[in-house]
Amino acid sequence: MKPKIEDVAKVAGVSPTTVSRVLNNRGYIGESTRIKVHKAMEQLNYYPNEVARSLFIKKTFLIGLIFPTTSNPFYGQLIFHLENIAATLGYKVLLCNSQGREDKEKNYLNMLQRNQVDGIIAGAHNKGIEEYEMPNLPVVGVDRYLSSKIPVVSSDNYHGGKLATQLLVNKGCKNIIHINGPISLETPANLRRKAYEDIMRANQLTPLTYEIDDHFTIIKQLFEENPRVDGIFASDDLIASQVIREAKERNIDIPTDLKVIGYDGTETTRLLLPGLSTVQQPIKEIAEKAIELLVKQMDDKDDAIQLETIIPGKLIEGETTGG
Amino acid sequence: MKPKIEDVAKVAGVSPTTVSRVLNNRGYIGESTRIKVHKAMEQLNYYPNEVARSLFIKKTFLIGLIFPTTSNPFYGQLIFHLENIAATLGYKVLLCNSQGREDKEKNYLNMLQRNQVDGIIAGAHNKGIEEYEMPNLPVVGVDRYLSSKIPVVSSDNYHGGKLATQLLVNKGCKNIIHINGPISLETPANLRRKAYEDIMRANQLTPLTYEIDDHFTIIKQLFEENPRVDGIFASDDLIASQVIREAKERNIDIPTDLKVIGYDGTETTRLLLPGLSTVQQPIKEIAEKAIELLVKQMDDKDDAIQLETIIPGKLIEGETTGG
DNA sequence: AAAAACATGTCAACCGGTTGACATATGAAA
DNA sequence: TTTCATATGTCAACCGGTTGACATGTTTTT
Repeated sequence: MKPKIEDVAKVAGVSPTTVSRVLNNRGYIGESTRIKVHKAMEQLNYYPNEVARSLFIKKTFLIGLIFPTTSNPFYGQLIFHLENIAATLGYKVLLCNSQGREDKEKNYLNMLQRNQVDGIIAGAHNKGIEEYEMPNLPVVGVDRYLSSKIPVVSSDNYHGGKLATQLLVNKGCKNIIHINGPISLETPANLRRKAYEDIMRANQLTPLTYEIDDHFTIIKQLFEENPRVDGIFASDDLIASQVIREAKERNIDIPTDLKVIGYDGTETTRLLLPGLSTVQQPIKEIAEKAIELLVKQMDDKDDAIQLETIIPGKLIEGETTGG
Repeated sequence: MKPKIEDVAKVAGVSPTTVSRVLNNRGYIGESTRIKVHKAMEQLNYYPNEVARSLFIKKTFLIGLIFPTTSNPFYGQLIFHLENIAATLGYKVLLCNSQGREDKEKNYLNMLQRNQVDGIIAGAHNKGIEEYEMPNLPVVGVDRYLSSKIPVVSSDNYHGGKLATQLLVNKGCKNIIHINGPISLETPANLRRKAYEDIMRANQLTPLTYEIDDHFTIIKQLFEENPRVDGIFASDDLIASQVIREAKERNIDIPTDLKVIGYDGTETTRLLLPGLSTVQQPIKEIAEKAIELLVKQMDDKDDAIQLETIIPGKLIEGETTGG
């Protein structure tokens, strides 16, 4: 059996209370006893049972993360940072891959509450999950509006969309098409589209948006339907990459005949497609802010918190827009 | 305050024991009471406290995952599958990004034990962490030898290395160079190199291996030192991508003058670099096997378990080796 | 010499659920 | 009619650590 405080006490020749005092640095403890206790813990290979501790102090130092999938480089990188920052603050992270499925998301939400997490950071959201409105449980959304009361952190999507579209316009593109993720989501990322449309109109150009499907077949369709397209602003780098692929197959030269810009600029895409123009999201900063907002909610419950935090991204010009 | 069993009991007009019985489906419960109890739980928004439950049943249904970083597409995808499969079995996942740092890894190991995880799956390992030898705590390694007693799951790295090297040989390459990850790690992935060397020698060719550094500067050096290189087998796709980039900069045509093959074949690399030849790892199968082995250890403690599981990968021929 | 600070111990309640023992009551089967 | 399966209640111990109250020393300070 795993040793408990009582066993440590016996070996150290002190009382359980004293061991607990050493563990928590409370009250008076003599240096020699402290050493005795630590020796006993080492000898027994004792690890304090955090489950018992959590039960009593009513705090688990657990944060639930709900995102579509770590497989996606953007979420993978975001989650990496979230976990990292959480760890420096003494928090642990329960990972949930919702895969964009509402049923999974609800189950995870339920599970996290049963496991008494201290807070939740979510970037997965299927419209109309009112379950996020949980009294007494701090929640922060990342790039997703979860409810009117839940703070959201996101990059400056409007500005990013503007940067991307404007770049294509500046490069002389006339038939610029935007490819969106599923627009059913209530996400600030929709502002990228809004910006695209605004910039287009401001330049007397006609906006045209395609919504991506699971298997990127929409891209073929786009080329069929718009043979004169000369600029594509994809709402993420993976889509941009598929555009490039399709263009290659059609012998459309990038950037001469077609200019492409993506969105996200994750480490992975930077490594794998260094030539891709993109709008890089401030992933680390988003993570920092999200944790900060969550911890703030946990600490001073009813303090007013910023409902929307927007962090600027960065335009990266690559070969796909003509260098 | 959060409602507890007692509160539910009061609202439902039954005893706490009855509520617990409903919750756990134990003993005799009448249909009408079951309904009453469920209604009360719903009304109160009651979530059973898993922390209290875990304490008593001495099982948390938590699995610790220690990997370098979710930011890397391989680990991101692996972790996605691990979490997914774990979830279907009722297990939750505590995520740890060790970043290849020994100190972090040790801290995580410590943390996971304090949090009473039921098992650990680790793919991060700095040589000489004997801490993995934990009595009574099931551990499974993924692509890393953790200790002589801990089961490892990996793809068939020797076979993969052979496939990759043989392909380059078959395509007529004479000066084939291998680029490795840090070889200090005790990983089955080293077998890729072994296979490379064996195949080279079997074809009367001289093997030459470079070890990658953090910033890929070694790749420039490789080209400087070996102007006649005509084939490169990179031990992962990210490295392969850097090779391609460097080749482009030097106006070396791929695949005419240089053929390149990577390793991993993650979803992300398949999307971003569809043309890259690679050896695709059976990531999902690795995850499945790892969980299976872990759960087996948890269930029948002292049952003998397979110490090494090797799952075959798949060669994907792309344009970078000449189609 | 008295007061204050230091050091440790004993004891019990508590966190929220689980479980076994035991009691009681009802309706159905033998 | 007796027995048994069903249905629910009461009670208390337990999981492992925390904490406050209180007691009893020993040192330091004043």
